Amino acid sequence: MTTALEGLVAQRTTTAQQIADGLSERILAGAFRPGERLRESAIAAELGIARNTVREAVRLLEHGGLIRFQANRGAVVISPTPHSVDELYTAREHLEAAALAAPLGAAQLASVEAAYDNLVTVTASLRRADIVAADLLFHGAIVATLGNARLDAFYAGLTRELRFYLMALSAHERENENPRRLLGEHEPLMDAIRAGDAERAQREARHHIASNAARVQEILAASFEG
Amino acid sequence: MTTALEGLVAQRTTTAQQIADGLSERILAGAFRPGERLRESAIAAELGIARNTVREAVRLLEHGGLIRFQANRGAVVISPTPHSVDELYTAREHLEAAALAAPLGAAQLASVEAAYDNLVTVTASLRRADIVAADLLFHGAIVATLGNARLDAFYAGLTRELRFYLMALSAHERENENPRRLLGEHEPLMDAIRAGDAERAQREARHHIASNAARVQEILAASFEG
DNA sequence: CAGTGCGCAACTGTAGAACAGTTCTACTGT
DNA sequence: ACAGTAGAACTGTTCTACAGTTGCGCACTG
Repeated sequence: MTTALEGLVAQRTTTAQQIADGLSERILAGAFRPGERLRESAIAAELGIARNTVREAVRLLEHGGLIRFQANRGAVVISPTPHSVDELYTAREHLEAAALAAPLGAAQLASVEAAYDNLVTVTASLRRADIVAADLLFHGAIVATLGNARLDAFYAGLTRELRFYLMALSAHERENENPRRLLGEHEPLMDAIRAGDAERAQREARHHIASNAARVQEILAASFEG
Repeated sequence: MTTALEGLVAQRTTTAQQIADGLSERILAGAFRPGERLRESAIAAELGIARNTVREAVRLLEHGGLIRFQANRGAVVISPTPHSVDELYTAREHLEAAALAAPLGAAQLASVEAAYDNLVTVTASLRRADIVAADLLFHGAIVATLGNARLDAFYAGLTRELRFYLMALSAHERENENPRRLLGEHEPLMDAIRAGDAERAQREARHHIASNAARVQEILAASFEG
């Protein structure tokens, strides 16, 4: 049992995969707007690679959920609709409630607590992108207590999509998001989790998520006017 | 509101997608064994299409979960491991328990009941593939009561994968599966659901799924000897 | 004979060019 | 305002080519 080779791995990643990852980052960073098309030839030319490879990369991306394909129109960046936002949030609600169905064990509590601490810290930074990420990470930590990689991956997909929507919509947000308010929303939930009160934790989680959903729906509706 | 055009849609599907669907079917039908490689050139030649297109089709397939990619080895049909089977079943457990967290409404109950009836009918057919499908469909109906398309899609992915494993392992199964036993396992669950006893339904579901998982693990373990 | 190195065949990963069919856009005539 | 249309811009798909990897058998070696 040699641990001497620990962590040693060959490069082992195809160009298409690298392009896919890169594009994913750009999209999340806002380089592409919702509904925008990803033109293969343009990307291929700009990156100096074959169109075939770009095509493959984009297929990989599709799997990540940030884009979808339309026949003869190629890859299109997803855009939020009332319905899709609703589904995202209710799916989250169910998963998190499932994770909170029973009081957390010590190790689980510790990891959730760590994510919460991180959220508290980051909130002070006032950088919206970071705060959103930390927020979603905290919720991800709750789901992770289920200890199931497939559920984690699924949930991660939901939050990635949601994160994109939130960033895209942030331009339309009127009032300046109050960090104190964000924490105020998470505190009761964290309290209930700490207290080992499963029922209350579930209620808090559901309420927190639902009220967030409502707020996002409002912003979304508003973004079609201004 | 003209209903005269109801159901009329143009072909609107790319060849890659068709190939992907076709391959998916073949895999589920057992035309490819777990661990088998999907060789692009062979498929392309056999179907009279370009290798690029096959490649794209296979990328689409990957998304469906029945195959995964290994660098420089291309597409490989997934194969069950104790760990992957465990994750599949516990993920199912969490989702179904979530769906049964509250008593079902009338409409929801009706659809679950319909799926149960179908299962009862199909069981009489003694055709293993059909029974497995109906079984998983019944459980899918339970999850569907959550009314969330994303959760449904995720759950469908789990069951598709599971269905493939079950069919692949069925060759190794010694005892002849007793249909009566299968129904005997679902009955208490259906009873609890009908009774509107959420807690009991959750317990039954968890127990049913867990005991199934254990049985599959045994078969899996046994399949490495014989 | 276990083990190493070599070579060959079979594939995958990527490139590049080409073309038919579709969508988009701007222009046309009415 | 509006149907029609021509052309540009792309996508979907095919074909050809080639470098890099993997799998495998075979000879070679200590």
